[in-house]
Amino acid sequence: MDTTTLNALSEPNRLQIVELLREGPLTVGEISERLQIRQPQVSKHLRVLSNAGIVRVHANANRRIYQLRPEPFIQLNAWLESYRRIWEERFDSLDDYLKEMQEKQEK
Amino acid sequence: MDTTTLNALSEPNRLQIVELLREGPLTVGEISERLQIRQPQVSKHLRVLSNAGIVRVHANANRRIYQLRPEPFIQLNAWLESYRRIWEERFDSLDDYLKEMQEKQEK
DNA sequence: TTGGAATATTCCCGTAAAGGAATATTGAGA
DNA sequence: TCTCAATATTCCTTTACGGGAATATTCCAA
Repeated sequence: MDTTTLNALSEPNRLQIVELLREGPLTVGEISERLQIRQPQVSKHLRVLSNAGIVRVHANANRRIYQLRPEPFIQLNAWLESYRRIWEERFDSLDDYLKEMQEKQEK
Repeated sequence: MDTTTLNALSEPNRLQIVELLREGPLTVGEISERLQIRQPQVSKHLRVLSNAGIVRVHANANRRIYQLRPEPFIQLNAWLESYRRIWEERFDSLDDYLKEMQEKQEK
């Protein structure tokens, strides 16, 4: 797992943008209006999201239409899979660890 | 989705720590040694992870044993679920958007 | 009860990054 | 071609944060 995706999503305004785009593609102006964020900031955040591959642009005349790319989410999901055992496991692995430590100490 | 989990995970060293703890609980010293990060930095990162609820501590004499908490991962997974349609949908919603815009213009 | 091991905390410094304001760029239509 | 609307970029300032080094804290064992 590389950190660029997580980093891009960790900024509150950018996360808001992503959550908004979840509903469908939008122009910069629409995002700016809906989220009450000044246009330049929106553009900047979209650039970060774009560089991280989270978003793609489609030029339509004057407007730039932004939409989510599926890849990073698929990737994130795959990464999360490797943690699934952590919350599916019944037993508390801490007990095991403590026993291990005790054994080492007895040697 | 709140941003503290993502923020905590977005730092490379912290992500490494989390990935290491995926295999099981560890003490500060073990983490420090395995990842070749100085102990104070490890403690600092663990504090951030702890504040974010990603990690829990268990005091054992001198040592502090850290282990992952499942909640944030479950939460993250639930959040990702809401994006699942994005990559499962066959049709490109961009086309829809462009048609909408065209219709608006014709009014 | 004192010393040492394990861990946490503090202070300082440098850098990255976000917001504000102004400005540049691009495209369509009159 | 000129202008306006939409968007991107730049410059500046401020703040947050990570690393290094030193120090404080806590606990066990001798």
